Amino acid sequence: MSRILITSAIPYINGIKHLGNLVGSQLPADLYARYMRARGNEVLYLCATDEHGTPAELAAAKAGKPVAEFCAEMWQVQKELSDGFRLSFDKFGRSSSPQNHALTQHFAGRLADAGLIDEVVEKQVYSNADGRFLPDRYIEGTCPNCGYDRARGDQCENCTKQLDPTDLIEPRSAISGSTDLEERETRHLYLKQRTLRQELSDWIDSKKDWPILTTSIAKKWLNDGDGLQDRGITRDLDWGVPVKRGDEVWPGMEDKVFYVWFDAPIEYIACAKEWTDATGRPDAEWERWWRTDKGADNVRYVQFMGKDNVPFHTLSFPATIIGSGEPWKLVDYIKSFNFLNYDGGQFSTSQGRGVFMDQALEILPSDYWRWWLLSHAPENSDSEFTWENFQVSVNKDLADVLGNFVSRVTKFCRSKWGEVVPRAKHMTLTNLEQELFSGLEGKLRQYEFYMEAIEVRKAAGELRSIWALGNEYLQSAAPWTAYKDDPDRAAHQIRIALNLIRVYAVISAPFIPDAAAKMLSAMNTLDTTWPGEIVPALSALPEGHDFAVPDVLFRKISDEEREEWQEKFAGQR
RNA sequence: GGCGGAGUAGCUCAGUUGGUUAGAGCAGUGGAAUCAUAAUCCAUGUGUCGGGGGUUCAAAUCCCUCCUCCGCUACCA
Repeated sequence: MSRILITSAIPYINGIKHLGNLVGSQLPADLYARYMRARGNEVLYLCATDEHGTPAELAAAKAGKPVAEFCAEMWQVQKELSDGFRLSFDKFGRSSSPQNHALTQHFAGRLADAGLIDEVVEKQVYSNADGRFLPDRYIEGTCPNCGYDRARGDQCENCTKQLDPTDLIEPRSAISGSTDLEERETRHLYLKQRTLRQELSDWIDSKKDWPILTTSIAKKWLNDGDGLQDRGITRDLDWGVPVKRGDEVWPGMEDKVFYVWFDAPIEYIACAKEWTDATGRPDAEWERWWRTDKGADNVRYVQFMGKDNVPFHTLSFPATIIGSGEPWKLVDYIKSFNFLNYDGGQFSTSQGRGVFMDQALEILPSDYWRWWLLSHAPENSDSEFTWENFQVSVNKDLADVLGNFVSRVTKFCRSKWGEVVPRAKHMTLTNLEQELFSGLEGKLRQYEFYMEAIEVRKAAGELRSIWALGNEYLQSAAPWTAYKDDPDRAAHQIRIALNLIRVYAVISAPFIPDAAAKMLSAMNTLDTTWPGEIVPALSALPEGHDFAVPDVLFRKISDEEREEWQEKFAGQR
């Protein structure tokens, strides 16, 4: 048994996430957490909302609410959707929590003590009408290069040229449209990542088993141009973690907050303390997951995220941890994902394109989505959601192969022997059973291998082929034929098939937890023992054990529904 | 522009320490079965492996070059 700490990239508070966000971190993290728990490991799976930054303030203003209230409401919405998708967080925290405030300030103090913080006075664009400093991206104007009139201060979307806000012709605020802009001096803290560059580089180089997607992005930032740059970790905003040096006031920084990307990953740690605080447990309980001097030295820490998050998890957050000089747990493995596209384009939160978590649950139960998303997870390249593919995948894999297997076995049994595992004289195993057992053995071990390696698509494929084994066995054993002249043989076959249902429930639960629970309930058992040895696993439900024929496990998606949804989700939400 | 990823069957995708006739699922075609959600099982692939060039006994795989799509590019998060 091992101890495994799992975090998924914390979703931004600003609005409801789409399926691409879901499959890029939380869903595969949940799959891994459920699998590792099922194998008897001790797991702590943490997630939270990422609440700070300019977009949150603007979204709150747009909603006409104080930002704290807006975030609290959105946290609740996201919590309910997470529950709806059966994401099994041990704690779903908030980056705005008091625990994170304290820990973020603590880290900043430690970094300052270690000489890793610079104070820099710089000029930034201030909007008098908006009463705030504007990030480059929130300044619009005419591109000096191509004349596009909606170029942003960081880059022109039209000609892709990189810009400074001062390059723009007739700059204006993207928030209010005001042209009453000026440059003001402002003082900010910078984390001296350059000083830590060699240490970070050595650390990344030591990670031989990380996906290329992960290490190549990290190395690019480490080595590109002048190498890793120092990074500003404070902002002139109202909503955020107030800048403090530990518990102390930071002179000159009184009205500022930490940059969202500084405090967000620290929430991974603070979230663990939120968890113990909320459940009335002592600090030692969370520290044994995060402090290598307090028990976390034997923890394996795995992070899940989309590829856009990689630099912050491979460089800035490790820089914070290493720079603190304290024995915090560093990540052991990073699983990063590409993007999921929607029907020929991108999912887009800002444009409302694609299917969002709330809409998905309105039309179908979470298992349908979990199965499709996980079995098509964008692991090696961007992948594509189409309604046709979704329909086929759900109907074929879930309804026809798995659902129908459960249905045909339980109903056949009921019609011949009633809802009870049939009794049969002792039978010697035929070639059919031997083939089933050895096939099952091989595929199960392969499934475990893929799950442990977090090869999500391959694991899904293996699981599907394990489901198919049941149908293959039934088809060749043909108990409906055997029943006519050798009822004991048929009973024996059905006993194996009924036991297969329990095995399928146990091994499928990480992918489709609700259906798995229904299957266990129908088989009237609480036995979730993982199938190690095949023969005992297929004897768990003894002769004479009662069960109940379940309702249809998965209904099919009709062509009409598919067309209706395709139409419904084509435009903006 | 720079960096990274991708381009393989009608569709969604596997497949590189270079190695027999390039694979899976789905779709299609043929057959078997009739327990089951008209669900299952078996058989079935003439694919310029994005284009071109090169190295090699041998290239989807290595090298060069070109084309297309996507992401990142440090003040969005």
